[in-house]
Amino acid sequence: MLKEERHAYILHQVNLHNKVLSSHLSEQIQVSEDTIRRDLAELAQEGKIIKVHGGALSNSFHQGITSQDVYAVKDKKTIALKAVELIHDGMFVLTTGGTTIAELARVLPRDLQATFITVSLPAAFEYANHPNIEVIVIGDKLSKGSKITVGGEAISKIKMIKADLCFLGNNAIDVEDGLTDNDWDVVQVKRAMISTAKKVVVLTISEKMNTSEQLKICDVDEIDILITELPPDAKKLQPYKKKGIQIL
Amino acid sequence: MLKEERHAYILHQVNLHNKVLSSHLSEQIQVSEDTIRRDLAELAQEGKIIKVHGGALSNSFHQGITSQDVYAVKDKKTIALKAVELIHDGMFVLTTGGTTIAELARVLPRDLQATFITVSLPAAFEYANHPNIEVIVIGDKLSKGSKITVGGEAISKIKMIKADLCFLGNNAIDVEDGLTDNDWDVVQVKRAMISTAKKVVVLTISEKMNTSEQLKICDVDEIDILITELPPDAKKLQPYKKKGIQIL
DNA sequence: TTGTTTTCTGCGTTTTTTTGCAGAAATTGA
DNA sequence: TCAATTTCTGCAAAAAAACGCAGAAAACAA
Repeated sequence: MLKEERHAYILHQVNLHNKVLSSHLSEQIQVSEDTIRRDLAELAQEGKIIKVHGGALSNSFHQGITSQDVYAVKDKKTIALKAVELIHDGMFVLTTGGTTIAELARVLPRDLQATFITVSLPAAFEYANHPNIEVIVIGDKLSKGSKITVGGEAISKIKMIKADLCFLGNNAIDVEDGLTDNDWDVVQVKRAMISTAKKVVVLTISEKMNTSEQLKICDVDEIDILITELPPDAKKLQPYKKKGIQIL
Repeated sequence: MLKEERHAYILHQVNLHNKVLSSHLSEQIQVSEDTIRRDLAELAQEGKIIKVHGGALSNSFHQGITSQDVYAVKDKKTIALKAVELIHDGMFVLTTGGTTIAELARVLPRDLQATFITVSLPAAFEYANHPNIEVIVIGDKLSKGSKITVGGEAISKIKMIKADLCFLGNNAIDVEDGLTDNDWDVVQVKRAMISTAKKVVVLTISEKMNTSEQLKICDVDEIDILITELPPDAKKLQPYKKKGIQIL
């Protein structure tokens, strides 16, 4: 097989599978690994692939890591914009922390007048940038990892609040396993929030759907509204709709 | 699985769940924990994640509030180092916010075990970096400008605490006018702190001495200890010494 | 076609990278 | 404090890459 042919073949394989192994290619094309390495080196030189120890990766791979973040931000903004619709003047809103919630804080209309209650310090910071909303911080012992206040005092304070809405930025959700998380303190707080809010809204990027963590927060049927970046009729969301959850 | 693939996978997991465990990843990717640790170390080196004992955290969350270009850092560090001497194991310490206090948080000995109580969110963040101290956040309505919680709830909570020490990072101090400030909410909080603490310690750079603001917090004779970057026998400090204040 | 030159390919050897392991050191949580 | 985990360190084996070289193949010119 000619060099150019090999190059074409390799490029095709890389774009198809996002990854090739030198050893594998050597076997497929029946040339020495040395030759394959030289081919990969050339293609990498031309910027058509990314050479790594053991083989090569598609370009989209490495770019994807950085732009992935951007994608996620875009998705989170989409989610935040949907969530904002639920908030009206005068409401009391309970929220957790997390990046999705941070995005929500940023897209709040400037003329919105509402009260946001949170145990998350980062979230409080975000809300503090808004001119008109009132921010209530629930105090107690500070959990260092998650930067939220935790403890009996915090829990009982949360339960004293009759919130109109409760926004949960979540870690993992699954139709069977329900809402789950990996931090004990966070779980306690979320449980308290769910128990006291009139409406429980879960914000999640679709990627986190159908995944589970170790600690259970609640079953899916305790959720009132589910917001993802997907359109409400997306296939992935139907199992949740069947459970009676409103999808936005 | 290639190293770069693992890195991409790990990064993805971290950004997705804000937290990963070495043991968990090792199981998922089917490589030894050693390899995972090396991967995490590399990613941390590149600044893509934050490595912690047992796994790694997303850095998107933790970056932020700290170390802006602070005015007179050197002086503030000098002050902080003097202040640290006053804190001993088991103490309950009330603190306000401000950059001097932030500096104090950074120079706390790693083995110090004490409880820090604050209404300042930025201060709470700083204290949260310390492994052994307990941080109690006093909750209430968040004052947006100063990022401290204010209100009757906060005041009464402060008064319920019998603190050993109270550190006041201050705006203005004058022998005649006493301790003054320009933020109504801050004044309320500081008054409460002074009234409940066994010892009141004022931290100030000498530049702020002999200046006054509109709102009075207390007279100088309510202050127990004054700490500045100057040596205790500095001329500027003598009027305060005469009032019976201990100078460090 | 033939001879010369250039490029390509495979092989053996050396070097580098990667990975797992064992034991010591450290961190953590009770 | 102690016990359990987790991490670090040096090390060794395996895999992959780099390097030089020689023969094969291709390109080119006469």
